[in-house]
Amino acid sequence: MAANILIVEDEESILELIAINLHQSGFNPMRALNAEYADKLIQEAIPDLIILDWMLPGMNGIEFAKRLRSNSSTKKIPIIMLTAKSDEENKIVGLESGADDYLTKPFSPRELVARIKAVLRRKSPELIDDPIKISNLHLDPSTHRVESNGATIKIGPTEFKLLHFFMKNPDRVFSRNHILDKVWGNQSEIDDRTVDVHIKRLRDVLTNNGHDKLVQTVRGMGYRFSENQEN
Amino acid sequence: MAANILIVEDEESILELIAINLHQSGFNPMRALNAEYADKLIQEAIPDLIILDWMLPGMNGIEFAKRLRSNSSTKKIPIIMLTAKSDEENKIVGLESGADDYLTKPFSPRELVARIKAVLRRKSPELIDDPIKISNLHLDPSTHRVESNGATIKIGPTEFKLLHFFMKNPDRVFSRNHILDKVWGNQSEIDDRTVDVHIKRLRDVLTNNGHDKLVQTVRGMGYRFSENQEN
DNA sequence: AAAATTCTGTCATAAAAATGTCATAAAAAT
DNA sequence: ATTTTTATGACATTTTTATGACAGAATTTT
Repeated sequence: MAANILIVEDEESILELIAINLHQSGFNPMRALNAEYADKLIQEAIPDLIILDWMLPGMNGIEFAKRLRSNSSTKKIPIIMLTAKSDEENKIVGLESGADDYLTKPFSPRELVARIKAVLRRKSPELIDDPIKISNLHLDPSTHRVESNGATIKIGPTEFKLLHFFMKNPDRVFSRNHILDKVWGNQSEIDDRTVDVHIKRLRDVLTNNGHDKLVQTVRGMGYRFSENQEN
Repeated sequence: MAANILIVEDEESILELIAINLHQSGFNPMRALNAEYADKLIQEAIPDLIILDWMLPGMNGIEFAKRLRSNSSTKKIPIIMLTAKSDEENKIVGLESGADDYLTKPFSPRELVARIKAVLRRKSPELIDDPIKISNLHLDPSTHRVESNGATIKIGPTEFKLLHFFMKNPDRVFSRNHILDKVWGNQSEIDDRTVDVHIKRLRDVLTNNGHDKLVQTVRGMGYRFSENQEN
């Protein structure tokens, strides 16, 4: 399940930049422009991780982090601090105040996503996409690689996503529209039948590597990924 | 089929957070920021479950729940209450006012999804595609597979739907028109007698897998699926 | 920046599977 | 024995899926 991540950042354009990047990386961003609003949100729903700007209007990030740590229902939420100051001292203060990681502005969104994954892996491994192995096929989301036995399989971007989706949900049947939604992203105006073509491409790739019949057609329904007998 | 779930929550970020999490869990979220709009949505289409914030602007959640309970067309919709107040008293009032479950803020979206599934399983099992097992026959809607003992049975789309319908309603007699309605969908202009043919096809499939006499003819009435003796 | 390569989505056509109807046989009821 | 209802096999048609080709987009290499 996708992790819900609260971003607390007073600079709206940065907030949005982060949110969009997180969304593209498969997270659910929640936005707060200040500590008060963040508080309000947290009182209603508990995020899986918080990205916290060091400098906030009103209450600064450190203070906010301390408050979170002192409340039993928020104590365990991992925090990643963002700061403009790069000196070591602040870093130490930040980490002491309870942050799990610390990122200096300007940072690359890629780096942030990597840090988030690292923290989540440590704190809530169930929220992270671990490597999956089914029937000699080994898919590793973090390296974006698929192996059959030891050999790396060459596979296109869409086919990778498709395979990843299937391997995360083996044996279940999905309609073309469901697949479009999950693999292409919802508001895609792509034709149903395009799925067929990519299924074909994925099948070709797998067949060339000795994996027949993993992707199965369920007539009138959609497709299924399964190492079990067809039908 | 994906359950339609109406979320009534005045805090927009939270509403959206819940909606996204429900969507990712395969539900169909309907959004309402207040009781009035919720009313409007309910009049257009009855949801399968309602998530209701205790505190709403204008009319509070309890009141709204009571209203739903007093109207015959909405009486049976399961309700899950969200509340900021954690004391027992409110919980009791909430449950007495007709809520089926109760979640205290701050809640984790994952917990909410789990509760929804639990309530649906209790109140509208037909919305949850659980596997059905009757007399060695095992039908799993999510994988779209039918097994007899461990062996997968090859079965066509219409026969699958027919079998699914029968297994969901064992031991009851259905007229051909009733079956047409439920399996083919209502506005079908298909001949009554076509049902006979598909019954035959289903019987063939089952017989080939050692299941005699599960589909029984009730002369002048229609058909019945039962593991008990005929007549 | 240009060229080369890879990737995408769509379409047309082929191939496969499923469907509904009908005629006739079989069974049950009267 | 006759009538009514159901079972069954055949089959033409329709529906659904597979596949190859292609042009434009996107990405990588040069």
